[in-house]
Amino acid sequence: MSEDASDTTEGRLLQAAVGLFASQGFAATRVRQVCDQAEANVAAVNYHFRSKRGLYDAAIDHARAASVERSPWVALDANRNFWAHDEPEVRLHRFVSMMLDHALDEHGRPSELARILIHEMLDPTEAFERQVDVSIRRVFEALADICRQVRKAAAGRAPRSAAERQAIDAVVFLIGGQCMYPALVAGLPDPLYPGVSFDADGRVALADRITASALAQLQAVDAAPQTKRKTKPNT
Amino acid sequence: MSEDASDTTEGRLLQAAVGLFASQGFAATRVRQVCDQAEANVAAVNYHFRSKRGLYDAAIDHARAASVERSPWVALDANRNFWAHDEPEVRLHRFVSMMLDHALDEHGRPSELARILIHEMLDPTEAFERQVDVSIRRVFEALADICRQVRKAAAGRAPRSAAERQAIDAVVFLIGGQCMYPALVAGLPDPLYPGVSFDADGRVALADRITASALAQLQAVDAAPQTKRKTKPNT
DNA sequence: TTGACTTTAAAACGATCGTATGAAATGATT
DNA sequence: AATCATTTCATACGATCGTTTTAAAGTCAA
Repeated sequence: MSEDASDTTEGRLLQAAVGLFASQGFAATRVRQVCDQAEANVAAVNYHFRSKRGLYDAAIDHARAASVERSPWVALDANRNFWAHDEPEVRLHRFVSMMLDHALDEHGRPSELARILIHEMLDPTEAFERQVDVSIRRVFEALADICRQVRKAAAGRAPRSAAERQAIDAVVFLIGGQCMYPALVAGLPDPLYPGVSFDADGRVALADRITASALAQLQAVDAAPQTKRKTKPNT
Repeated sequence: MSEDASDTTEGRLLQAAVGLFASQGFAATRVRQVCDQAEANVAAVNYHFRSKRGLYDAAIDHARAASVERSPWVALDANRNFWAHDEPEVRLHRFVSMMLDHALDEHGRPSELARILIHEMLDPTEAFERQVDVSIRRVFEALADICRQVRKAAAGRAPRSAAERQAIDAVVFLIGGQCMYPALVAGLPDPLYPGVSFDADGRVALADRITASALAQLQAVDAAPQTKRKTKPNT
């Protein structure tokens, strides 16, 4: 029925573990619960993964591999020139679509990887520094890179002021929030935003809006140095 | 040292419970852990709050009361005409600031209420429908109301098309994501966005940007019915 | 000081936690 | 058929879970 080796005990354990860790986090998930859902014996976890923590690490790797398989990060590191022929705005739009693809699964519900990630952000375990933190930062550095390229293409020169860096960070924050937020609200029992859908079609419209907002904010950097109030007027 | 009745056992239990439930969620938090942190006996929880779940409910109420005390929701229901003299754009900006005040605490770190809320969204307990869900929806309905007022003031008439409702929902989603996202990333050990700060000053700049993006998106509804691609081109 | 009531303390309850053990079942290779 | 490594199973270990019990300590009016 599934894509993974779900006919083996190890595969079924991984599949059940990913789902349970995603909803409940590491500490609240019980080993026996995973084994019941995987129709495996209680000792199977320690046999195949050494310990509960070993299962957790394997589950994170499994979830990330599945996520990357669905939507490969073609823009990271080595193959950064993969789409170098496109203009920066198009690159940004594709990158936003990728982030949404990693935050949501194929049914428009929060992806298991994103939910594990949120649990780790709320209450970091040992897996945070080792597996989670670095992968997050690689994504956001690549995103900031694209934003800088948009800026460089829009303005004449590559700027280096502190205000410029802050502006880039603000746009990255805008995009990151808009792409991570669906991983929270798309799982609610009844939708919080009936007009916003997270399936394949709605995701395209969402990526359009996010990209448009980001581009507008990137262009507004030098257009109006301070929009309304820059900092507090007094003390 | 603190504001609450932290000299009583009940107050210290509540204070410790709010913090621990916020980081670890209900299931992963141990009663003995709360009692240790509150310097109370293990039986104190069941004496003062009947059970662990009773402590959880009381902790949610306590966190919400503290949050409302810091930043009252002057825009909900009854006193909706509290700031009716202001133009809708200003009302929107103030509401966004309020949402940020409830997502972050006075030190610019994720508020305990918001973190409990995120835990409930990832893995709802019995407290979700009873305490969490309704309060979320009241906030977002008030926000949608303000957005509709902005639309009505910008365009000539109050519109009722389905596309209009979707556009309002999209803006509410934009604002909600930008206001909730800080509750996730402001707690990271080292900042993900060095150029974005969540203290009192940075929060004003953040509210400015969020409001500006929302207003731009609200004005773009009738300006360009479809921006780039409305839905998928084929099949 | 007495007596009634509220709050804290120590200890232990059964249940469940993650993990370990050793034997049975399974499968591939002689 | 016999051997051996791999996998699954029932079972149980010590620790810890939420909760209860029972008694001691504190509080305050009469």
